[in-house]
Amino acid sequence: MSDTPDKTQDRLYQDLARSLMEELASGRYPIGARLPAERELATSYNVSRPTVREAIIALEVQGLVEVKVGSGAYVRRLPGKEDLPGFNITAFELTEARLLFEGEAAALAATQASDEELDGIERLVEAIARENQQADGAEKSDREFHLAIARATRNTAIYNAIEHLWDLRATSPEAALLHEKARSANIKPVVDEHTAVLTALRNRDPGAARAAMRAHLAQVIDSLLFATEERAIEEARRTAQAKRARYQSAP
Amino acid sequence: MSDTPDKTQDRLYQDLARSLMEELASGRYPIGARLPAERELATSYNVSRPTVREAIIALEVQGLVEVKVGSGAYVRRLPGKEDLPGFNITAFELTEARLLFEGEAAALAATQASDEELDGIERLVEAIARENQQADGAEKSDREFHLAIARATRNTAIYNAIEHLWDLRATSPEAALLHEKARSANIKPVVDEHTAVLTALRNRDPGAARAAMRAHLAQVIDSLLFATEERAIEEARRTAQAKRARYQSAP
DNA sequence: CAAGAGAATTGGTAAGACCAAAAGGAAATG
DNA sequence: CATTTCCTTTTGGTCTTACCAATTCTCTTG
Repeated sequence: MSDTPDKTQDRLYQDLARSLMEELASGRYPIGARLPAERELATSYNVSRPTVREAIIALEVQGLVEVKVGSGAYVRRLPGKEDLPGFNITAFELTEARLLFEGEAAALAATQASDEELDGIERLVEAIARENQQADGAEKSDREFHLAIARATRNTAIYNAIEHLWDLRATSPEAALLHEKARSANIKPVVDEHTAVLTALRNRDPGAARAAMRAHLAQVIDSLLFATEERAIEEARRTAQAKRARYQSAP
Repeated sequence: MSDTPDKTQDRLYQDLARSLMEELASGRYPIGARLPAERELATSYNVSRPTVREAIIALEVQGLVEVKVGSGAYVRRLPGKEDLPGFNITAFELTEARLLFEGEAAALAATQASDEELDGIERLVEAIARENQQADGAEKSDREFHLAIARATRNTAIYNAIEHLWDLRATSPEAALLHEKARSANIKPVVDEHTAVLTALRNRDPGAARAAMRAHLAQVIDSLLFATEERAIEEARRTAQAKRARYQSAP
């Protein structure tokens, strides 16, 4: 098992899609411009037309281009670095963002959530407690708990953004690993923190909900720091002594 | 010109992709399950294999499935309603989310931004003032202003999320239209609001930065409300009298 | 029973063909 | 001369066939 256990290779269309995205990023094709015809791209890139079609569809699904039948593919927006493969975010950045955003979401949810939604959240808190006892580390209910609160804001944009942050964790192997390690080292407290959030929601107290959610995620950041130290020490043991001091001093 | 001026039709692969997503949502293929082979899907859906490939690539780009060469396509995650086409977010939801998130981002930026970044933000405020005088309604600098603040948080996840919210506006024709209308009706105030945010940032005052940004976006929401009423009246004039009262009473 | 070689399955890509929509220009028309 | 109409060209949409490569299955073999 390497760092990336099951990397799926091949996929020629991905190479072409990446090349085209770089062309877009270079400014060669500004917004509104038309890309060369599929047949032209096929010959210039030495691939078949189906491959070109696949690449363009990849861009289309990401909202980068718009294909008009009989006319061509037109640039819709320019790619940012988050569109490029290998885009990773630190677990700390992710959790800091969640601290801010989910704190506000909890505050809003305190004023918007229905009693039924609060009941559902309470069941999720219980589910989290059960999962923690099993110790096989399922964080599914944890995710659902946070997303249920986001949903209770009745604001699709907020829910969408917070769900996006959770998904980002999965795209970053490092972040996922760190979270897993943090979870195994620190289990009990999260139950109390979750119930604190729920209580604030039931009391319809936005400020308390925000504070409880922030406290919870601040605790997560702490455990991430702890796990980072652990990981650093592990690596230091495994590698040369020279690296040891450096990793231990890193927060 | 109808409500959707340039709807691109056809695209058989999209129909198939949607069908497959519905299959995933139905639970028929749980996470980790393998989809039928491309050739099987082609025959069962009465399409060609290239079309099946295109549909699967659409799912792959969205992170719904993972394709393993020589093995098959495996379910990676289940689709939510935000994955389905026709997913639109209200301009109000969008701005409410921005009010909460960008408020926090401004507060964080007040403690993190470098002097150079603040200078850059100041230049953007000036650019916004210039664009407003031209009255041809370019909101490019406005976007840059908000994104510069998000970037000043030094947190990629926060920047990414806020940029995502801005991009969502483009995907929703209704939201874009409403914003355009709101802009044309209400120009002057935004300059003062932007300078207020900048001043708070320069003073390194997180609370003031949050408050200024929230005030600014609250103002945007107000102008959206105003524009909504305008639009309602316009439509009412254009359509039958019977509809008139109904639209006018809608907030 | 285990290990290895071969066959079957599956995705990856190419090439060619034909259809339908769109765009551009030429000809007919007012 | 301007406008409209129609036809040709371009372009994307889809299908079919074919072959290659990676994987998986199966059956033989020691």
